[in-house]
Amino acid sequence: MAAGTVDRADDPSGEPLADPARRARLQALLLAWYHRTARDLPWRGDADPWAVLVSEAMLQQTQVARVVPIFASFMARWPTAPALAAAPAGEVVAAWQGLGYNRRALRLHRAATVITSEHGGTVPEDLGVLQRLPGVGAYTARAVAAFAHGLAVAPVDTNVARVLARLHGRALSRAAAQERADALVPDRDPGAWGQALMELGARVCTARTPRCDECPVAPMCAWRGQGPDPAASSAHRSRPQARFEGSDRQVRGRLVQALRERPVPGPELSAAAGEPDAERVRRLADALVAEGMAEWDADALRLPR
DNA sequence: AATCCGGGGGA
DNA sequence: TCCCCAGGATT
Repeated sequence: MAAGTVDRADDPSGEPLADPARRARLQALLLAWYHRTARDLPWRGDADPWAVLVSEAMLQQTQVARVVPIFASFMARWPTAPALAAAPAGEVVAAWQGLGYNRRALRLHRAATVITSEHGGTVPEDLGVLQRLPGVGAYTARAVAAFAHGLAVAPVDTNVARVLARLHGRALSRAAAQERADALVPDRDPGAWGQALMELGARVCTARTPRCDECPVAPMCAWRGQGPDPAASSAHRSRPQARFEGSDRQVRGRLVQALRERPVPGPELSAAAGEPDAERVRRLADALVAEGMAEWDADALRLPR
């Protein structure tokens, strides 16, 4: 080592993991912890690309515990993209019950249609092609590429962004987080690495009450729970939402839930949605129709065929 | 950059 | 109650 070379461990530039040796140590520590303690989730391991895509669509803004049982029944019913593409969109929306964000069901159905008609029924490997699928953004495209196809890319979700900000001890923009994540991807089993980072964020390096005393990579962490949380001012953090009680989202949700059970005649929509303002219900019903979430059948609203 | 989109669980 | 959740699309 040349005289005067800075010790990257104390590099004030904010790149504490730029040193290859430190990077390798971080990878070794985290992967060892992951292989020792990982939850056995149905889409991990040798899951096929379609299963990975389905799981990632379901996991968008939705906790693992809620996805697991629905994922199982969904995959049993539609084991391939062509199988899902052949189903009526309304049945997919019905099967989405319990997950929320029902538009994801429509988008997944549309993605299955594209995969079937344009990609021979096989989930694409190319990042750009993946990201062009409905409902597939920067995160999901990389998740599928890494987890299903073994590509050396780094999916950055809310967990990974938080972990990286804390490891580096500084707030990270969206682009900066992706850059740091890319720089850390190991050549061997990049999928496991991505899973390990998310697992750490989900179980140890949590948003609210991080368990730094149990963290396998605490020795490599610039933050360690001391002082202001660098993740708090980073991109990817959850945004405050409008109040749900009384919102359009709530009424929409009730409307779609009612349609899962049966078509609802127009005059009964208000009662079915538990919303006395009939004009409001009509507006929301029309919006559902406009985006393909429902259809008018004579005088009744129903899920699309 | 802000909003919209669901709904449930944890602190 | 408030906050968070393996985000993406639209405006």
